[in-house]
Amino acid sequence: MRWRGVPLGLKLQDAGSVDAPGVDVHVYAASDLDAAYLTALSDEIVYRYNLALDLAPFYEQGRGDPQLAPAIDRWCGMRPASPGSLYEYLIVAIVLQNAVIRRSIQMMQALLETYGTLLAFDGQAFYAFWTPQELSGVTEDALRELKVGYRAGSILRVTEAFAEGQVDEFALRAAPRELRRAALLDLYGIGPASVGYILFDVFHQWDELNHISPWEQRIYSKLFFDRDPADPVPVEQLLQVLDERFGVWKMLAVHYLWEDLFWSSARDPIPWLQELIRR
DNA sequence: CGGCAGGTGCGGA
DNA sequence: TCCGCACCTGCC
Repeated sequence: MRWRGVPLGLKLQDAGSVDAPGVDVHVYAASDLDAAYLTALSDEIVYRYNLALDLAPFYEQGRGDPQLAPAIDRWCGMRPASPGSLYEYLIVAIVLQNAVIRRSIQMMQALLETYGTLLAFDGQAFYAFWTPQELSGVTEDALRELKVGYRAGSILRVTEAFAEGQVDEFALRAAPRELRRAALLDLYGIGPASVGYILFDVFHQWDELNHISPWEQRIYSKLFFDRDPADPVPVEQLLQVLDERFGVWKMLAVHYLWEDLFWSSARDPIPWLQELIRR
């Protein structure tokens, strides 16, 4: 993780129980970090991993739903986490667009190997992201050599916006929802699908579900209506039903059910799901 | 080897 | 506001 420009190695360890949860964080850095820095870092980790999120009201409502209740039991305590910064998530979102997972990973690997910082700590080695300043000024052709294709333009324009200080992640956290949405949509290469993921994952809007892409439509049609993925339920109908059923928690509810389904299939493959997930 | 993928911007209706 | 289309690249 980078925090305030400093590349850090983090090691998070379980240090509690379900009833009395706790996390130990070991911080590795090239130079000494003062107390104020560590306090701010701790606050940021709590934010990014949603460690202070009170799930009780969600569970209270969700236990009344016959499909959601068993998922809540299996995943009690689970909260979404987005370990990276807004800028880092935007880069990942761009790399995910119009590509299968395997190719997204390949593009991300090439970008990190070229522009990231390899950090070795605790017997491990991971890449930290580059800063917007470090990548601004790189030519589009140089990025295209990494086989990111037309995404090079989006990566550069988003990078320039951050390098020039046009986007303030912390100001956006405090901004009104519609202003936040508009600021994200203003970024070149960032459209409704990416914004939906970002408002949920990065800005923790648990009711953010306004866009369902075709691949999600097929999965939700089967998951919620047991409908043949080849003949999916219209997006408008899906949005309406999920809103009525899960209200202000609707995207968190979908997240719980999606994780439950995905990991169930990881242990014991679910044929229809395997077919719908491209690798 | 054509078609399409965990989208988006753009031009035209 | 909506719709069709092009777009890098890799893989089925």
